[in-house]
Amino acid sequence: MHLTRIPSDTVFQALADETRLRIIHLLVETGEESCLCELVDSLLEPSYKLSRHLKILRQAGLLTSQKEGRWVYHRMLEEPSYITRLYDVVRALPDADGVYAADLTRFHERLCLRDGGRCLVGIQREEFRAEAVD
Amino acid sequence: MHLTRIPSDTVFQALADETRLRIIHLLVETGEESCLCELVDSLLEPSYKLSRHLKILRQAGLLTSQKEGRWVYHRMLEEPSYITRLYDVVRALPDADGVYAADLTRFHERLCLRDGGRCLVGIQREEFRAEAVD
DNA sequence: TGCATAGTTGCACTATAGCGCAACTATTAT
DNA sequence: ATAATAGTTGCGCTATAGTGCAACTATGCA
Repeated sequence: MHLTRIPSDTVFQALADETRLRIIHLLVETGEESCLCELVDSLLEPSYKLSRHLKILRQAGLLTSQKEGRWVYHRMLEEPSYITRLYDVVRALPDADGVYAADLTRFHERLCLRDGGRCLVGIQREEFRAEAVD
Repeated sequence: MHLTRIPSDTVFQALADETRLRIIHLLVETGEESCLCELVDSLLEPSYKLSRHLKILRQAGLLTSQKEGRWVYHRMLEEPSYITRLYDVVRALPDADGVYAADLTRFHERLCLRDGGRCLVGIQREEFRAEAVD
């Protein structure tokens, strides 16, 4: 699948960030794929930030991204086997602050806006919308 | 056991380094405990470097260290459950360069020098011994 | 054709991680 | 006591990671 060999510590490096863990937790827990704007509305983080974190996850061989018109859908990969074991760890993580739970709640709400399983709207949260030029 | 709450990303941060992965791989694969000098002779890395990495693993809640005379024995912890799942990942990691295998070979050789299951000698490799002051 | 918008990325800044050196503590043996 | 040695750590250095801002590309719609 990927031609470049990925060092083992790179994989863990990819998980060694709270925002990336939130992304992974969300996608692993739901088994869903998600476009960037849905993630923005779920994690309440700006798109440029999430976009960069998604790139890191992709380069670490954890995530695949597919463009579909204006939207890009991201989903976790299921191979090789140490990756799926990694997801077992992620699912077993404590959620002391309830951050993961809150992300999930917002994500599920956001999924209701889909039409035919596809995201047809952009970022809903005002504070993360690109402000129109007057 | 540990009173301080450890953030999830700290745990992965602890694995996000090649040297620390080598330490963990060695201890997880063998189920052994090891003192610093044995690790130096197995990983061929200077003691100050390994000592610092061991501290990071300890602070991440992955490792426990017990002093016994002049020696300090380190072993991986088995709780909480996401930790043991993490070890499943470590065991499933590819060893493309054979680094883990080479570490294991040297470790097993080094274990032969133990007496009554305890390490009674210091660093064997010349290049990592503290040079005597003439 | 032109505008709105989903998403990406260059840049500058700051914070932190890992390193080697050398000095340090603690324990044992002579 | 004193020397040797197992192990730890402060310091200074360098490299890199994460961030916000703003500019950028690309796609679809009026």
